[in-house]
Amino acid sequence: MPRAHHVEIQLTPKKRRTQAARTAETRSRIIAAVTDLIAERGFARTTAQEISTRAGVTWGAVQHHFGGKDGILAAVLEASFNHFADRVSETPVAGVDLETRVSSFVDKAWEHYSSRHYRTTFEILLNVQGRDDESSTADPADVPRWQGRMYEAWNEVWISVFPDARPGRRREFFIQHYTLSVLSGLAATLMLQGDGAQLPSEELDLLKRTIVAELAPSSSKDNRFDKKVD
Amino acid sequence: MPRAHHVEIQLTPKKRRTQAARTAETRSRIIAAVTDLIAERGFARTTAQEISTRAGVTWGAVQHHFGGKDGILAAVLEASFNHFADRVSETPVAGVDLETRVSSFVDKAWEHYSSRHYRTTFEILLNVQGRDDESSTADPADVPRWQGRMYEAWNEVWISVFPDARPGRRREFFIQHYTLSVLSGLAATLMLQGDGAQLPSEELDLLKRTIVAELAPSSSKDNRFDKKVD
DNA sequence: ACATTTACATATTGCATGCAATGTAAAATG
DNA sequence: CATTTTACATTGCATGCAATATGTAAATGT
Repeated sequence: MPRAHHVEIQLTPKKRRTQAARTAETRSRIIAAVTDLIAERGFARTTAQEISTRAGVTWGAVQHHFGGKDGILAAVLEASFNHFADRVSETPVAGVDLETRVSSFVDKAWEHYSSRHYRTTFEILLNVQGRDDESSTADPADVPRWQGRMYEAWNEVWISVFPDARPGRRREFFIQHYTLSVLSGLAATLMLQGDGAQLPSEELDLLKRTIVAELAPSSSKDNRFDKKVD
Repeated sequence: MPRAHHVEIQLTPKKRRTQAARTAETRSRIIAAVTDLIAERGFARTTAQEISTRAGVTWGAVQHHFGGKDGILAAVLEASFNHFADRVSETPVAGVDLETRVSSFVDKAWEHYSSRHYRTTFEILLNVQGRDDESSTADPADVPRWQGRMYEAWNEVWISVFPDARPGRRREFFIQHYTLSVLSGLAATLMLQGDGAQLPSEELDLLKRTIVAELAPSSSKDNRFDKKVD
């Protein structure tokens, strides 16, 4: 069963739609096409030709909506950022003990990091970064700015999910950075493993135990994420 | 002060050298040039032109030695693999307690993961991977094979460094995979942060504590990597 | 010293690519 | 319904790129 996103080709004329509806649908299809293509075939093979084919539109439509490749990349980064923010903000907080919140948060974050949204973001930032010493034209993805934004989003969600676990700003940043690094690392191995990769549930459980131990040292001894030695 | 690797331009004719010496030097320069270029400017901007300029040879020389781009990439992966194996095999083992060995091993591994060797390897594998559905010409980097090799190397070194910590094959693989993921993740954030990124010593310390706790659960309570809460 | 082999340099070719310019279709407005 | 605006399609151009073909320089063998 093919995994590639298929564009439904309608053989009958579409019923009349508003321009806003047309615009929204076309932009959405183009963004989805780019996200899928980069995740599946890599940044370099995501050509204008491939984008047009996958999105089911011509390059003129892409140009009209986004101006060009850089404009699409910026839009894709924005969409991916929203995907991340949407995922992690789904973490239930009220009346939930620390361990459960940590577990839920890590699971939600992993939904993003294991998705093609993350991979696409990572490839875009990696490829755009190498341009630093080139022309001064507007950067579609100011890498430091995106990372700052990502850290801010992490911090905001973290504080809302763990308002009762505040070991201090510096230490919180460290724990967040560690968490982000583990998730990125698992995502990196997933990228290279491709199809057939298993959910790294043991690794995620170890991460959860680690986070709980760092946030609440006294409660970590009796941790429900503990793994029985086989 | 520029960080780019500079090729020394000799204005006087070199003294006579053997062909083997000439071959070794040229190949070495080309491999170093590609490693540096990919790490600094990204895979896509590492063109034949850039490689020739950086290595101080012409494309004809590159072709003669490597056949083409794919040949260079395969050679660069090999060199990077050796860099990794060299680093981690420097871990002192005899008469060293577990915690010290863990610390040394992680530090040595980080020397590789924080290096341009790792970044170059990662970019090559990421870019080559997207070709899977293209022509059937010989793959310069069979990604699954490289990963299998990497896991084998990890396991060999791991067993030699931790012969007294054998919780079982499955669990060892899990701990190795977690370790590799954390290092990859720290490397991924380093890639995007670029210059000015600090050594993530706290994250590496937490990783060390985690490994010790997983390898020797009973000794982890009095762990010298413990961080005082600020 | 000369012939052969290997290392390297140079010029050219064919292809892929993003984007600009221009034209057409669909929706909105008067 | 006519005009205007916006969405989209088509064509062509300029550039960058890897690789090929061929020639020259350096090292080796006889």
